[in-house]
Amino acid sequence: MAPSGSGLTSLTRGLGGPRSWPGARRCPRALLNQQFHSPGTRVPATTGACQSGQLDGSHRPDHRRMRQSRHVGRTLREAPKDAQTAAHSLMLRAGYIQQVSAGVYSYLPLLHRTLNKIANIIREEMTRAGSEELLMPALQPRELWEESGRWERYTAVDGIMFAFKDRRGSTSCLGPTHEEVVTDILRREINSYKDLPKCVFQIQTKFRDEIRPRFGLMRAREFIMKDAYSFDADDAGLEASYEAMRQAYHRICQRVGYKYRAVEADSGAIGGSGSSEFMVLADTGEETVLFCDQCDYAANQEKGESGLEQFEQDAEPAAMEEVFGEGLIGVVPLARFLKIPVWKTTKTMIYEADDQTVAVMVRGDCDVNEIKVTNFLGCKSLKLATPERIKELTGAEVGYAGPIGLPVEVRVIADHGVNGRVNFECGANKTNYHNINVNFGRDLPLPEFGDFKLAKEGDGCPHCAGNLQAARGIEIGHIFKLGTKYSAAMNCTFLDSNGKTQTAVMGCYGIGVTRMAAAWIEQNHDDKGILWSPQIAPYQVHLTPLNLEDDHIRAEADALYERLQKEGIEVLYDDRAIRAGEKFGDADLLGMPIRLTMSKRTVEAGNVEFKLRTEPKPDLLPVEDAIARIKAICDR
RNA sequence: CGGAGCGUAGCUCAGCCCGGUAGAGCGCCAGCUUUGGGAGCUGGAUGCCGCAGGUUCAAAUCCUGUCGCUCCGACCA
Repeated sequence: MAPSGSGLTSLTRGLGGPRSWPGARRCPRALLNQQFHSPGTRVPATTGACQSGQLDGSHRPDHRRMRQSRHVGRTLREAPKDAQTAAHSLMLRAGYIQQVSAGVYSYLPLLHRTLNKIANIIREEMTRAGSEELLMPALQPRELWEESGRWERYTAVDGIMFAFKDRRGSTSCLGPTHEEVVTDILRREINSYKDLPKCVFQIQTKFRDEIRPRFGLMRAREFIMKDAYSFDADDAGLEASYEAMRQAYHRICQRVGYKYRAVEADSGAIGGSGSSEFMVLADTGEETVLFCDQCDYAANQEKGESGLEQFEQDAEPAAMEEVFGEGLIGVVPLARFLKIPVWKTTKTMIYEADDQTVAVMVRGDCDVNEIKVTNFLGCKSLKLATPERIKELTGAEVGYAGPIGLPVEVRVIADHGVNGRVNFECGANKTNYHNINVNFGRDLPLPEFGDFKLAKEGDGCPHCAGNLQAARGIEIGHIFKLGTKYSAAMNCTFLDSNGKTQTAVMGCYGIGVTRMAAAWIEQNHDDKGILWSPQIAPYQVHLTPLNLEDDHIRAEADALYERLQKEGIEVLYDDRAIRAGEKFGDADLLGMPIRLTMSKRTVEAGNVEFKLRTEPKPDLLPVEDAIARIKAICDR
């Protein structure tokens, strides 16, 4: 359940302000999301020490403070050139991360605090939802993965898993996920239906040998995630467990404060019967989210369904005709040349699916959704045929493939959208030629129909009369109904009330801790730096006194520093004797939600300057008032 | 996996074509001045020019190999 990649990557670059989502105001689900806050979900003002590389929740009062003169994580005025996105660049500039190798980062102290806070929110919500924390090994034996049948796929086929031999010659891997280990644990634990349900989670470092690590923590080879696994006696139990986790994920997203959406998703390599992704909305997101402008429907584009505009058809079939049109590749020029609407054209894409060749037809105004095709065929790999192979199969250059006259071994499947048309166009399998006035039944047999098109913005909603809108999203969480895929393969069974052996029904629930931090920054920054929310900021208050060469002011600042800690407020104290510009520049970059400034001016007036990171201007307040405001903000 | 680019000071980069004792800005150190949004002046430190071979009187520069990092990638039919 690592937030997995898709091929849909198109990034807008550069720094930008926080983005709002155009559809949010009108979307009932967005309102629901916002209203989901419940009382009693206060974030503890604590962070934990790190043990064995994991984020734990131990509470250390002395972790409420830091003098910046002693802090590790210097800021950089210029961004290292490798940074491609705002979050990556800002994390490097702010001294939150350092790259160790491709896709591998050290989490420096300030980020470590944020990761702990995110982990604690997750921990609390998992516990609230009835899940129990444990910790499984990152180092796992090959045998378990062979038992589930995933070894080959994860190593040789996809190569996503780090695997190696130890000194005795046995093969191990670094876990990208933990279905195997957890199923092994639970199959020793469960004997009876009375032992169910069970749900466990862990917060742990995971490893994926990404083809292309990118964007800092967004797509790293080593990262921290929370994964949970539920075991139930039957499908109804799974539904309940899944629903509890879904609610917990909503609470996590709301407590952190994201603008986000939960969407229907493809289950991908993990398998299973249903899944939802939690998407943080940001223009630089790698995923495309489709959502209805009238109802609650929302889906990842990978999974999304849609209706197409229907047009009036010709009354009578006309005679099929082969038309010469030189170099007409692309449906728009083709339609213009043939003087037909684009919806009458047909794209026929030739794929190699494992060892069979498949032609996929979609209406000319649509594209193929390769994930839908892969799922339909049940194949492991799906690749567009090479130009040479297309020539061999169709006898034509790329661009003129059509369903008529293909070799018999080519399996033809077609999106529903190509059906129901009278007198449509398709390629003639002859360079520079297209067939027009083609009709199913008469000119060619009916192909296998299915949903194979890529849903897109502007298409009709599959559930109501609304239209789909699109937004970019960062997948931070993905929850799955696994069913019995792993429990059956690994013999995780129990006796039901009739004494009959049954297989446990599983769900798995992942959320990326390090990615959540990156996604937050991607969604919440300006041209000066990060804008943390009080819930996950490394410190709630950044104390930035000026004129520290003045002993009186230093004493006042030290006193305020102590006072804030006594009040239970986390404070980063910039006790460095640097100039105002540098001090404020660093404060903006680091992004603590509240800045407190003392100087000659404020001390003489008995005030302190209180500034929210999100507001341009500060307020001058008596210290007591400032403390009250801080508490009000942080306790909210 | 395929293609391309880049490894020179802590950071950003110039120098490489056309071989001849290593450069700039920022940062760092010292002193003076300055002191509410990255200040000024003066002086100073800092480099296995990724690594290994080769060519040459001489290599950051040319050649070969290697390691690392980054970017791009199936004419959407």
